[in-house]
Amino acid sequence: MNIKHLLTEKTLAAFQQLGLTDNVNAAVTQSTRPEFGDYQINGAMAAAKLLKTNPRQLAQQLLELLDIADMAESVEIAGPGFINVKLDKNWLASQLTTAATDSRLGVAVNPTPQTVVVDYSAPNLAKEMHVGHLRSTIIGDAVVRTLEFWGDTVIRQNHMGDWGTQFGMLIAHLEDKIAAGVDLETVALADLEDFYREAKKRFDDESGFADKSRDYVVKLQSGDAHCQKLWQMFIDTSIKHSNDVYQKLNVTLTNADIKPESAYNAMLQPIVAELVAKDIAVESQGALVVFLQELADKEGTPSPFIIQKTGGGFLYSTTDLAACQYRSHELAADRIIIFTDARQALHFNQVELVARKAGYLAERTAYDHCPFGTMMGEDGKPFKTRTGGTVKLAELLEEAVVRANAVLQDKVTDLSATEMAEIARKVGIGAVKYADLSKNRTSDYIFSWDAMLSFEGATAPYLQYAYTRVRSILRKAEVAADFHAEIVIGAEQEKLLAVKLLRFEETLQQVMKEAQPNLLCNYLYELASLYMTFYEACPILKEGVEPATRDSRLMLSIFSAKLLHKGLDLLGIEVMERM
RNA sequence: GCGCCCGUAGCUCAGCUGGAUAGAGCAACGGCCUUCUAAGCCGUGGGUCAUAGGUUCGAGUCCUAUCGGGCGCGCCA
Repeated sequence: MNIKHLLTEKTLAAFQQLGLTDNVNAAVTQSTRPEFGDYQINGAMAAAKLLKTNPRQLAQQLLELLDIADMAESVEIAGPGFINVKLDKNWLASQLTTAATDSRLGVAVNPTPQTVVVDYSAPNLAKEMHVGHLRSTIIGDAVVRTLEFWGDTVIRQNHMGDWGTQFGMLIAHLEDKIAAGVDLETVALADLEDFYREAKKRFDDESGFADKSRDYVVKLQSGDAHCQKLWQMFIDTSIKHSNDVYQKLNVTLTNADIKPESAYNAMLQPIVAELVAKDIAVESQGALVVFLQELADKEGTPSPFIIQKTGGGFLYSTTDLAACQYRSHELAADRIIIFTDARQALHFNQVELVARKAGYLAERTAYDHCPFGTMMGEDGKPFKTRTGGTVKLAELLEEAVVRANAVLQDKVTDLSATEMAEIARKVGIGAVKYADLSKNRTSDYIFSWDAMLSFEGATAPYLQYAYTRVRSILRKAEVAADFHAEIVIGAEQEKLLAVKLLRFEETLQQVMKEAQPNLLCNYLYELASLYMTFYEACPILKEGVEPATRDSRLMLSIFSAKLLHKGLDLLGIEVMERM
C-alpha cells in the first residue's frame, strides 16, 4: 500500500486525458497542514506554467478527471492551484483491515528485484573499532535490512583494511611477543589499541625495528610463509574483536561478508597494466597516474589519481578499482552503495570516473558513494585519535548498557534480574543506534556521551516503550494470534494513526532511494507518538467501550505493534515485551 | 590557491524532485497517575532559516557573491 504512488498514478492518468504526457510531474506530497487534508497534488501549477494557462483552471480540469471518489472524502482546490485530498475514513479503514493481516504488513512485492552490493563498516584491522566506525556500520546495516525486506538481492561487502604498511610493524612486534611466550588471546592481543601503540613506539624509538618492519611488509606481500602466518594470527584476532562488536551492536555482518583489501591483490597488477595499455594511465614523476580532465581546476590542470607508486607499490585507489570490477562484473551488481566518511568523497569520485572509462563499472551499475560527516569532539574541534581521545566502540556500548541499567533501577518493577539485564542491554544499545541513525547530517557531527545515551524524547527507548505499552494491552485483552476484526475509524486520533500506519511503504521507498535510515527513524517516532496520543485519548479495555469499538482499536494496536516491531527490526533495534 | 560538505529556536536536529502560516526533541514554565505501564500525555513561551543580491505565481530548498566552520587536493587508507 503506497497512497502517494496511487495518487501519483491517478493524477498522471488525469493529466493524460488532458493530453499532457511529457514532462508532467504529479508532485504528490503529504499535506503540510491538517487543514490541507492528508495529501496534496501540486503538479497543476508547474503544468500550467508550461502550457501558459491559468493554474487554478487547470487544477479544476484535473480535479474533474481525477478518479479518486472511492478513496477521498473531499478534494479541494486551494491557493494558486493546490489540490488538497482528504482521505475517506471508510476507505482508510478497509485498506488498514487488509494490511493488518498481510504478512508483508501492506508493503507490495518488489516488481523489479535488483542486485545491490553494499560496502559498509570496513574497519581497519590494525586497530580496534572506535566510535568513528559506528555510522558506516549501522547505517549500512539498516539500509541492507530494508533492501532485503523489499526484496532486492543484497550482497554485503565488508572491505576490511588488512593490507596496509602498518602490518609489517604489527607482525614484527607479534613475533617478539610469541618468542617471549606471552599468551596471545588473553594478554598480547587482548587490547589491539595498546598493541598498536607498543608497536608504533618501537617503530619510532627502537633501532632496527623500523627496518625489520619494512622488510616484513615486503615479505608479507610477496607471500613469505612465516610472515603470512603471523599476519593471519593477527588478522584472525582482530576479526574476532570486530565480530564481538557486531554481535553487541546487533549488526548482520558475518565472516562470509568479509572481502578485505588483500583479496584484491592478484587483480592489481593486471588492472594497472590495462590502464597503461589503454593510455588511461601515464607515467609521471616515477608513478603511474590517471589525469582526470573532468575534475580539472579553473586553469585546466587535471586532477591526478595515482594508481601505482614509484617503486611499484599499489594504493587503495588501485584496490577500489579492483573492487569496482569485481562487484560490477562478477557479482553483477545493479547498484553499489558505499558508506564512508565524507573525506573520501573526492577519492570515490575519481574511482568512478576511472572505472567507467576502463569499463570496470558496467553502464547498468549505479555507483553511490554515501558520505557522512567527520566526527568532532564535544568542543567542536576534530576528534583526535592519536592523543588519547579515541573512544572504543566496545566501551561506548558497555557504558550504554550500564547507564540503561541505572535508569531501570529507579523504576519500580516486578521484573527479574535476568529480565532487567536483557532490557538494559536492548535499551542501551538501541539508544546508541537510534541516536546515530536518526541523523541525516552529511556535515560534521559532534560526539557526545549524553546525546548518545539519552533515554528521553525521540529515542529508541521511547519507541520500545510504545511497543511495550501496546503489547501490555494485547496481553491483557488475551487476543488470539489470528485475532481479526473490522477497523472502524471514528476519533481524530484514530484517523491520524491510520494514515500514518499506511505510510510505511512510502517511507521505506525513500529510505532505499536515498540510503537514509533517518527517514525511517522519523517515521517510527511519529508513529509511536501518534499511538501514544491514541492510547491516551481512546480507551480500549476500559469500562463502557462498545465491543466493536474495542475490537477495532485492538486491531489498530496489533498493527501498530507489528509495524513498530518491523520498523525497529529494519533499523537493527530490538524490542521487548515489558520494560 | 583550488575543490567538496555545511550554516534552521538557548542546545541537538527534521524539513520528501521549489509549494501555502518553517516543525520535533532537550532545556524553561504550567497542568495530568485510587494507573488499559508517567522512559508517558496535554498546554505555554521561544525564529532577520549566516549575510546581501538574483531567478518566479511561489525560495530554508535553485543561482551568484561575501562571512563563518569542517574536510580534501601525486606516491597513507
